[in-house]
Amino acid sequence: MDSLDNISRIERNPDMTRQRILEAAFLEIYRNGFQGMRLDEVLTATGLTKGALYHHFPNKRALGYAVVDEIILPTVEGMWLQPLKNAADPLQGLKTVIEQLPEMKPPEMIRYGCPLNNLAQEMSPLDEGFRQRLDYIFCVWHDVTEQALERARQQGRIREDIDCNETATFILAALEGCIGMAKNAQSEARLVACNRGLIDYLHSLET
Amino acid sequence: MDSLDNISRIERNPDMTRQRILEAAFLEIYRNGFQGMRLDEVLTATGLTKGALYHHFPNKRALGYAVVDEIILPTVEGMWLQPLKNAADPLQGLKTVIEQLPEMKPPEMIRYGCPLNNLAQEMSPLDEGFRQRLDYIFCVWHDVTEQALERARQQGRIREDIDCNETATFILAALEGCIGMAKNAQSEARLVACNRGLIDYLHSLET
DNA sequence: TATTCTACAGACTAACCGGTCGGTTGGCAA
DNA sequence: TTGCCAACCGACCGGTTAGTCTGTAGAATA
Repeated sequence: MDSLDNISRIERNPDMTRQRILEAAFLEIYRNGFQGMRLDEVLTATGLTKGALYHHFPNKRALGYAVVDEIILPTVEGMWLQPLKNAADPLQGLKTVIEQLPEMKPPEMIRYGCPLNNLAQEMSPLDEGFRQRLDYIFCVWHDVTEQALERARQQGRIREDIDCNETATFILAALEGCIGMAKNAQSEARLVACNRGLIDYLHSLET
Repeated sequence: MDSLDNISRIERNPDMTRQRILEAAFLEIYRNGFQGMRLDEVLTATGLTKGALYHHFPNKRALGYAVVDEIILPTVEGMWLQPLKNAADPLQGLKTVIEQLPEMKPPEMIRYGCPLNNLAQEMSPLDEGFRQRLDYIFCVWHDVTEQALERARQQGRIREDIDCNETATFILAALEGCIGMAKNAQSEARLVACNRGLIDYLHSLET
């Protein structure tokens, strides 16, 4: 029969239902914060009901955790980690990924900022479960950046005296800071200007 | 009579009542965000009632605006702007004010981050009134930093080719980013490490 | 002293929101 | 065909919360 075709059907596909809930919840969290997310909004966005949501997730917090684990983490890996890991020239890879920042999802990024950092700033002081999950993502991101810097050092592209660990931390902090400044100003020009400062900093690391 | 002594009395001093509400609201916003602030918590913290609050402020949003204008702005001016304006050596002044960051209010700063940036990140996309007020503070802060950089350049302390405007923007962004990283990690060591990166960046500006 | 207004007190309300629970439906196994 | 269970529906509930309204005490004013 057409049982395999059912993947494309909307009805009675629990995995897809769960995924739709996750994606709608992610958008709501991205726009309003976790505390500002309303489950009713998630439901109207998906066309589902309370029963469906609470069948897949025990409560609001668990839904938030799942958004971090199953939406935000893979997104960060796809947008940041994979490009950096694969780059033959890691220093150039860093610059490229930073320079491309204003171009991807421009309106959303300027208006709502970085989903990872938004959630971290909101929830880290309030909920240890969120904090650990988000900190884990930052740690992974940090380690990949640090390794890129170390490879650049081995290639003789950056100075010997650079502490790759601390530098990677600072790069992430500055990057999130730039996005935050642009978000508060609601200005893409601000993001571009701020990013130039970060690129200049990367130049100052070179030999 | 003792009419002048009434300033020290708690009862029937509307200015002091208003100020107490503002300070309690600031703390609640600082810890839970504006959306997370509960008016009842503000009232129990002050020992007042709904009548007092709604006598001084028309609604929750107006209270939030007043916190920005009358608490956060003066605090930023006292902690950042005055020290920078007065510094005979503006470059050293910048470094000093950054290095002292981990030492002031250490537990609160690590746990809850920067009140100005917290509120900006939460409310800028959601409420234009908040955004404008918070952006104004960032602009003032930026201008003072830019002027400090320009004085440093006139003194020949930093390179001629530096764009003081963009550099000031980046310094603020990086600084807020550092505080955010420390907050997410809940780690003072992270703040110190991140700040070192910022100080190193300032060194890279010198001649 | 009488009057009036400011500065509160505190009970109340309407709406919202996370979560529950009994019921229904569709698909699959026996 | 029947029985069963995961998947989902949607009405309902209880607690919470911003905001309202009536009342009152104290200070200023006349």
